[in-house]
Amino acid sequence: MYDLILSNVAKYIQLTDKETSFFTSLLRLRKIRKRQYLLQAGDVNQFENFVNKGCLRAYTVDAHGEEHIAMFGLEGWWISDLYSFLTNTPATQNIDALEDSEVFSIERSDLEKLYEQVPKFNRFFLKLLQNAFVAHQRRILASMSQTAEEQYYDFIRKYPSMDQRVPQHQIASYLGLSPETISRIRRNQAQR
Amino acid sequence: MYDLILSNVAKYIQLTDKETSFFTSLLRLRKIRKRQYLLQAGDVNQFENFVNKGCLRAYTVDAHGEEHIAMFGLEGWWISDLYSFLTNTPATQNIDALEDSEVFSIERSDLEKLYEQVPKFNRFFLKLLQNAFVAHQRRILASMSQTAEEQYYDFIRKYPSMDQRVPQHQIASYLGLSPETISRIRRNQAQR
DNA sequence: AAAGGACGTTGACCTGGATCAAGAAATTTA
DNA sequence: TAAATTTCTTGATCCAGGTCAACGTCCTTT
Repeated sequence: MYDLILSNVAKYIQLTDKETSFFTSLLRLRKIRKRQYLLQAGDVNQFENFVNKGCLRAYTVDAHGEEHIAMFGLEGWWISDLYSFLTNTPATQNIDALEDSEVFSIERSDLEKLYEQVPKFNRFFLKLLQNAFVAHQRRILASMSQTAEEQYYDFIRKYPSMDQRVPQHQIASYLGLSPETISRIRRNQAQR
Repeated sequence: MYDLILSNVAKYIQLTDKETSFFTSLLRLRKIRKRQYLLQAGDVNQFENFVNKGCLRAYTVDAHGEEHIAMFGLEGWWISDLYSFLTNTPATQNIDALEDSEVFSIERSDLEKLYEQVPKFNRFFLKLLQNAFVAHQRRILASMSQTAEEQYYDFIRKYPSMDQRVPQHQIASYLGLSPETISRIRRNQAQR
């Protein structure tokens, strides 16, 4: 049951058996049906969530009612509205499931206990965040220097499975492109 | 001399006198003249740098020779090519000074010593990174949902001093806009 | 199996911001 | 203070990708 999350943790820190069972005791398994919200904008994000199964997305809705995907969460990834979580303020992002999914959630106060009792978890979340930070910086630079086509192919090269699993217009929304543009990119590629 | 950096650290963690002096013993002050490189793409980024004075920028050069600014570093900010620093691989970013500047640098191996001897520094750098991550996520969502004009005014509202200190085309490069566009935005505002 | 949503495609058209080019103004350097 | 360089402005033109609208197909749900 805890295989995936424990191997995720083990990438960066080693836990004793006791630490492991303390950690898992803080986890709450939640099943999220397709289209169901894990978090709604306006609510405070109380959890760090590890995707154990399925696929979710975190997105904002802009002034014109358009959705923009901040991040996807596939199994093995962590997903939350970090700002809301850290500052205990209402979330600006929504998180919902693109497939029937399972997440392990840790509550804020429990995470603080974890940091206290097993300080190496500071290092673990630091590592996670370093990766996420670098990925986001690349995403910014990519959007400034690449065409729509380059961005799309880089995306499916980087996350080949996403292409099968999520509707094309969700990928468009992640990349900041219109669904029609993705469709035309694929048409052009096909005819080569 | 260490006022600014110590108050930066004190935002998130409390240090004893001993810890403080250990920390400062790891810092190396470097003076960087305007236009001088702190890091060149291709070299490995060996330092975390705290800007004590002045202003720097981290930028990439894309396939067409265009520069794109990943981040600015004003006094009180940390700046580095984090991916290069963490993985000990050649940097993709250049960092240079937009004004005569001073930075405190910590070498990678010294930072690891610091983490070991004063573990709360894990928490400190975690906090820094959390802020940076949130800022970057917002920057991505802003670039997807806002017009050039909105992005520009949000930028100068957020960093009013930058507008005075750095050439307009550097701000354009940060926002992913052309210098001409910024110029026209300002002209339109002026005539109102 | 029918009906109603999602989802993807295509064409026609539009537009925000890029690009190009030239010059003016400001700043730096000699 | 003159020359060189960098920065900013302006106009003309272009184009990548957005928008709008219509339709086809697939997938759910009943």
